[in-house]
Amino acid sequence: MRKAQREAILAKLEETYKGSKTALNYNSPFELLVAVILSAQCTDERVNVITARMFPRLNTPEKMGALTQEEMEAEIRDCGLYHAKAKNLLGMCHMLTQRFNSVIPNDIKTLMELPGVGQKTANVIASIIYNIPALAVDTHVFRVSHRLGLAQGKDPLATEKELEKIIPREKWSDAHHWFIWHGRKICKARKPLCRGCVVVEECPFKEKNFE
DNA sequence: AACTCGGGGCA
DNA sequence: TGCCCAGAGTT
Repeated sequence: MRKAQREAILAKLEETYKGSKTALNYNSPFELLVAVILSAQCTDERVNVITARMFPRLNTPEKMGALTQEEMEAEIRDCGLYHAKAKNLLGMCHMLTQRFNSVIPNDIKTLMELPGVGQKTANVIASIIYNIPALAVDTHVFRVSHRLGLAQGKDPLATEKELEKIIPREKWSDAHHWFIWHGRKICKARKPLCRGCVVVEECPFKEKNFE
């Protein structure tokens, strides 16, 4: 694929995302960390409902870490996977207070030592909070970038490296939002809405899905 | 590499 | 109703 065509696709995805309002709500690094963990297998709208109810009371590792497992589960019950998420959140709060003086670690390797924080979450946190260049490749980023012919790598890590070559470094932390938004709303796994897609002209995948 | 967790969203 | 999902931990 030619460079000009790649840039055209990326510019359109960026422009489209800027018009949307689907980001997680948070007021601190800790709140973002909690919100991203809750967002696994759950919509951002649902996470925002939970956090809006919870953060006014529980916005620090100390306060949240004082909850029992049962209380923590009650707070987040309607986001799915709540048993494991509650356990991980409490473990994370305890580790933050005991080992990190309640400061969110500022490198990816250390972030991943926190319970419930894997590669994707660590990349998101590091890039948003600390502006550390990292492009989190989740299922949406992977699917969309491959369909558009922007990447061919077999696994998320290979795809991350490919995308980092064709996207300006200062945009890495934003770029995963472009793909995620596009992947959720338009380029869906099952039935992509090619009719409403801004890059359908450039797309090699392009399904006949025009109603 | 495959399996599991789990309520919500959507057809 | 049934199928899938902004993932991580375990085996």
